[in-house]
Amino acid sequence: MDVVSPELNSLLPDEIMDTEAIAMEEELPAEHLAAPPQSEPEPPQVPMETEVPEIVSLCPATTSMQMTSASTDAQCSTSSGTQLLLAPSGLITGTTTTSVKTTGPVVTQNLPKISSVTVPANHQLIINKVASAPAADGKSPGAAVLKPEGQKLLVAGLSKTGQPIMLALPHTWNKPATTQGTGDAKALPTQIKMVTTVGKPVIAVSSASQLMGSSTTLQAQQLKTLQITKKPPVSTAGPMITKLIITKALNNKGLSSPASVAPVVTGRVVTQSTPVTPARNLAIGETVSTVPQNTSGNSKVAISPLKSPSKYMLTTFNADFCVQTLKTVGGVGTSQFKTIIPLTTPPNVQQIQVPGSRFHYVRLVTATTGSTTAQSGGSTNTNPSIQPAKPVMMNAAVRMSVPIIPAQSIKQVVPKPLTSAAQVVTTSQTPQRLIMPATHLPQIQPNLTSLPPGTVLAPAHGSGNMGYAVLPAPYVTQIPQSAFVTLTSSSTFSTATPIQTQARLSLNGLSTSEATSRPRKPCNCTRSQCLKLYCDCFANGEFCNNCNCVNCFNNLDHESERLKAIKACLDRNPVAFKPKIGKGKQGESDRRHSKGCNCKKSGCLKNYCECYEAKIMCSSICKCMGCKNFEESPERKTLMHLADAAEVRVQQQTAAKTKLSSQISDLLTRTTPAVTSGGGKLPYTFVTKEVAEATCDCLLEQTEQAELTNQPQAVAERLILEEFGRCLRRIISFAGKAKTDCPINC
DNA sequence: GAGTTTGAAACT
DNA sequence: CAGTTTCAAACTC
Repeated sequence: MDVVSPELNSLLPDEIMDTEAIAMEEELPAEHLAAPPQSEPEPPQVPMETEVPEIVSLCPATTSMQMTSASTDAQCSTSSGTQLLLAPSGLITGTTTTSVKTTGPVVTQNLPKISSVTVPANHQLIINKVASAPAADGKSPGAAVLKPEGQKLLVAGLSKTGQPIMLALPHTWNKPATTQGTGDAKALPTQIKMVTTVGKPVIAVSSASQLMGSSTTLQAQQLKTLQITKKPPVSTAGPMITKLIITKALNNKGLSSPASVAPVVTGRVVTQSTPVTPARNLAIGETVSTVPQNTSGNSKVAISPLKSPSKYMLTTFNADFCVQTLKTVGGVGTSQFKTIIPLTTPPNVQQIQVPGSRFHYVRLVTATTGSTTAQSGGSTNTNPSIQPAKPVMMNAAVRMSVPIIPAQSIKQVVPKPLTSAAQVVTTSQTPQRLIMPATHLPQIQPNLTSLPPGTVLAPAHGSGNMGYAVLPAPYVTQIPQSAFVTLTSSSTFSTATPIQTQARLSLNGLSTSEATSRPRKPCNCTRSQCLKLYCDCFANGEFCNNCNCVNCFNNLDHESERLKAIKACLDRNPVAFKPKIGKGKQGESDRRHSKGCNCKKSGCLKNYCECYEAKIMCSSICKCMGCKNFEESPERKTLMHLADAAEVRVQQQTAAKTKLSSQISDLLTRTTPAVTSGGGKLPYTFVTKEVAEATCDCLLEQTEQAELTNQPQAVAERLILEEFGRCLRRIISFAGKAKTDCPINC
């Protein structure tokens, strides 16, 4: 039942990068990432990669027959029985949709195709759209329905537990701004939602004036629903709602309690109060749980509403750029989040950080010209102090996917539990990546997908539209506040202090101080100015912080140099900033070095070897000599055993220290009153060196006597212990006597 | 902590 | 692309 409806097909992003599948990423031409949707050709089909097969069906909005008819256009990979269905809401919810009929016939011919949908084991979901010439020209029926309006459907990916996260954009998302700004009746309230599953936060995006966060919980079957509600122009006869529901039946993997059944709750469909309102709001709904929780293993998406504890809203204004966020998870389940922010619209720029799922796409594709004001009308927003979110300018012309997050950066971004009232759009354990306007960053644009983790394309101060700064996520806070509008849940946040807000909350829930203070191995670069890949900080897309480097340029003060260095690195190696440890092919180890090592002397059993350092075995792509880093290597096994033993010892020592410290602390606590009240020395204070030596002498003497009398070992041990007991009693007795004789100052 | 070794990155 | 140099981390003493 692989069906792709024209509507849904046009909703789909042209490409969704799989950051862990390096090979596949490399196959995606960079220019497609930046090309405007309207003019660019359809992206080439990306080879399917199925590691955790799932079935994805994109179904037309009306009938099941349509789904069937379109099935040939969709190519879905499946192997694990997991299904992702894009189906009309009417099929699921019973809602009758008419938009398809009114906009044009739903046909399967000349429609954009979903070339492949891949949901590999790393929980990344890939949906590729095949180019369709007829659809591209916008003349075909199918294209006419969707393409002109630029409706987008973003498949953000899967959360750690496998829940797909979807973000859909309204048909009119990338409409010319003129219609928006002028209050064109065609402005359609559209609700876009990102939906996760059981207990997971759901991101809902809506263009309606009132936005509602939605949270979806799924049962053991884990239905995943993406619901897109579209309303036709009010001018037309009657409201017309088209709902697209993407349901996904997932295995229960990752669910500790399959029995727990939660109803699927989609975000409230909000109708636009004013048909002609120019405002276009993108709201990311309140999540069920805004705090990614590592302990539970459940990734969660927490998008906090800007100035509203219950809502997360983006208001699209003069669409001029596209914000797309993608979150992926590295080997350790981390990802990064990048944001591209236009320079010319500081007040209209918002940075989105999405925590939770394995990877996220938050793609705001719209091109509207009319300035609008955000309207947050959520029912939960009862705080009068809450102000509307700042507008976000989006441009459908930007079609980029930025792979996210190398595992290395995980260390800096760790989710921090947040209260439901303080929902923050953050990445879970991931740095940030950003997306910039496709046409405004020619130097870097082709390599967007290779930007270092945590890179943020931010407006360069004092420059025009062309200015962008590539910043590591942790340093977003360095950007002047005017450049950002941070999406936070705190109603107390004012738009005037976005940076502070981000400083407190953006780093996966960690405050800046927490994030920056997080232990990270400092570099010691002396000659590279930390602008070459020799520098681990630079290679990881991070600014140097608390490093020991000399003449460091890897900071915001030298952003221009840093940008040049990044570009130089990318010129040399387009994937220079991608994680070196990626997923291997099927049948191979889950993790392997993307390039392989080249060791000659270390036998690949020292940390010189990148494979060994990453705790993975060398693979066939390695060019090492005398490699001993393979499965059956006795040397490797020995090393592993030694390492394990050492680790055990360390753990034991740590535990012993902890226990001892606890005991000492407890003892002091219990004995302190005696000291303070009695003023005398505690018994153990009498165990001086002399006393200890005397005790040892006594024990040795006892040992010698036992040996002389040929006592069995057990008896000897008992005698020694008894002697030790006598010694202790004498010490205690003496201590007590001393306290009695000299209760004060003894 | 200083010096050496190592292999990736950078350069030619 | 191969060889060489540079670089910083890993390692040794």
